[in-house]
Amino acid sequence: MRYSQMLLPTTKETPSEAEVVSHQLLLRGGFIRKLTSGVYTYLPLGLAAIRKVGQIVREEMNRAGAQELLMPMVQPADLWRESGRWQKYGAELLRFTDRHERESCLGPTHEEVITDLARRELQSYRQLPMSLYQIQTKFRDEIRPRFGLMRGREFVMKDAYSFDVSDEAAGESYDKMYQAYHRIFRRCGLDFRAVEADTGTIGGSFSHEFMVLAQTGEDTLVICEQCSYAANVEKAMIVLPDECLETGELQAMRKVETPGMKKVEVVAEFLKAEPADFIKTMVFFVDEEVVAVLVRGDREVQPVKLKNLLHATEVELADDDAVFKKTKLPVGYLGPIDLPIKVVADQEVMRMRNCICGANEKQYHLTGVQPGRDFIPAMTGDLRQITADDSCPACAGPLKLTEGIEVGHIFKLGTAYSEAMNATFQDCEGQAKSFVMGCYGIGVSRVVAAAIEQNHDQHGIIFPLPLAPFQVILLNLGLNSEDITGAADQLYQDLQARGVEVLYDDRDERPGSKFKDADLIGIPFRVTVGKTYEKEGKIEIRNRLDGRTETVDFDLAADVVTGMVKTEMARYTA
RNA sequence: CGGGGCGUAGCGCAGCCUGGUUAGCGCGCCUGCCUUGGGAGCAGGAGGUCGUAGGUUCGAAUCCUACCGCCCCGACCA
Repeated sequence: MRYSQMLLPTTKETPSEAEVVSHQLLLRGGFIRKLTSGVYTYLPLGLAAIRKVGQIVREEMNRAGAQELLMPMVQPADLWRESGRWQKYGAELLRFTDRHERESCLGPTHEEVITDLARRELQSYRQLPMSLYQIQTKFRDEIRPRFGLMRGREFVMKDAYSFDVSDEAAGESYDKMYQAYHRIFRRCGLDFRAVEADTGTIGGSFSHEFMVLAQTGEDTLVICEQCSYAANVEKAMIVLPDECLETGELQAMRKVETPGMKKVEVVAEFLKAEPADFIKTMVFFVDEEVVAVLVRGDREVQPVKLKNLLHATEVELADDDAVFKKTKLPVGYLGPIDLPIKVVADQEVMRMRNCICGANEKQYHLTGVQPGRDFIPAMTGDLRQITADDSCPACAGPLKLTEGIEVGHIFKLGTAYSEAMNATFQDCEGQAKSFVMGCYGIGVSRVVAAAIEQNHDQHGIIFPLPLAPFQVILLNLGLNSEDITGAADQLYQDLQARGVEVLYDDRDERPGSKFKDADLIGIPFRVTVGKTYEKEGKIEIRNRLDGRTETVDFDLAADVVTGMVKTEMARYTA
C-alpha cells in the first residue's frame, strides 16, 4: 500500500477525550474515529489490525474443529423470553420495536439464536459433538463506555458454541477450546494468563477468563508465584490455615462507650486494639432483602462471592442513609448480636476470639465477643476479597495481585439454555436429551487495544509482528532524487513479490515526519532508502522494538528484510 | 441514574466572570518560494449557524431557562 493514497490521518496532539494509552495511540495513529459514545469507525489501519487478530482466531477455531457461520445481529424478543433473559439481561440489552410492533433486540451475544438453530438442525447424537463460531459486531448498551476499544458499546467479538451429548463430552469440548485459546493469545504475542472466573449473566457452572496483564486492566487477578494457580479476585477461593490463630482466654462480653466513633480504625485506636480484632458489619441489599455481612475489621467483602453464596441475582452495598431509612438501625454501630436482619459471616469471622463489634446502640461497641457463643449467623462462607497475604489455595505458595484486561472468556454452560429452550437430540437409545453446551468468547477489537496497552513506548505503538497492520514500513526519503525513488519503488515491488506486507511511505513529507509516523503506528520493521543509498548503495533496516539498525546492500535488501520478517514471525508459533 | 466538567474552524485551546465594531491563537489544510535523515522557515490564503431552542437587553459566544451531545468519578458490566 502506498501511504500517499491511504486514509491514515495521524495527529501530533492527543485528543482530550482519551484517557488510556491504547485509546490515545489508536486515535493519534489514525486507527479509529469515534462516531458516538462507545461506537467507533475502524479506519483502514485499524481494520487491518482487527483482521490480523480475526485471522489467527479463525485458524485456531478451525484447527479445534469449529465451523464458522454468521448469525443475525437483530434477534426476536420471543427467543429471549424462552431463555428467560428478556427479563434478566437488563438495560444492557438494546431493545426496540419494529413497524409491525414486534419486539426485538440487538444481539449482545448469541446463545438464544444458536440454541434455536441447534434444536432445528441437530436431531441425532450422531451429529455431535458440534462446535460453531462467528466473528461479528456485537452491541451492548454499556452504562458507561470508556477507554476507546477497551469498553465500547459496539465491538467485534468471536463467539463460539459447542453442543455435546454428555457432561463428559462437553468437558472435552471445553478443554479443546481452552487449548485453542492458549494458542491464539500466544500467537498474538500477548503476555496473558488463564484464570478461574465468575460466570456472570451468561450463567453456567465453570469458566475461565483469559487476561492480558496490563496496569490499565479493569479486573484484578491473583496469581500464585509458585504454581500455575490464577484466578479473578471475584472468584479466588480463600483457604484458611489449619490452626486457630487466636489464642488466650475467652473474655466475657462487655459494653464500652465509643462516642462519635464509627470507623473501625478510629475505634481501634481508641480501644488500643487492631482492626483485625474487629468484626465489621457491612449492610448489602441482596435482591431487595437487607443483609448484614460480617468480615474481619481489616478485610473487604467481595460482593460477587456474596451473590453466589446467597444465590442472588443482584447485590449492592447499601449506603448509610439507605440503611437507616430501611431499618432504622444505628448505622456505624452495627454488630451481629441481636441484629434484626439476616446475618451472614465470612468463614474467618467464626475463628475469631475476643472480638470487638458494634452494639447496635448509638455510641456503644461491644468487646469480648465470641462468634458461636454470642451470636450464630444464618450462614457462613468464603465472602471476603483475597489479599496478597493469603496463600495459594492450590499449593499454599505466596500470591501476587495484578491487573488484567479480559480478552477471552470460556464457559461450561451445561443444559441451562437447551433445557429452557427445549433443545434436544435423540441419544443412541432413542431418548430425547438436552444438549450439553459451552460458549466461548474473544473480544477481537479489545485484543488490539490490550496489545497496545502491553506494547508501546513514548513514541507510539510497538505491535507484535502477528498483529501489525503491516509488517514493514518502507520510507522513501528522496522523492526529488530519481535514484533514491527508483530504488525505493523497486524495493517496494520486490518485498511485495516476496509476500511481505509493506506500507510504502511515498508522501512528500520531510524525513522527520515520516520517522515520527512510522514510530507512532508501530510497524515492527522500518526500511529506509535515503542518503545512505545515494552515497553507498545501502539501505537501513530498523527494528521498532529495540531500535537496532542494520545497513545492507540494496541488492540484498529484499531478501534480508524478508528473512527478518520470517524469523520474527516464527517466534510466535503456538 | 447520582456527582463533577466541557461544547467556539478538521484537531487542541483562549475569549465568557465584568455583554459593545471585522471572534482570536497553535497545529493541520491550500498557493508560492525555500528546505529535505527525527514532526523546518518565510510570504500569502481558505475555513466559524460560537451545540440547539427560547428568553433578558438598544445590543448576547458572553447573562437566564430548557433541551441535546461528549468526557470524568460512582453504581453496573463479557
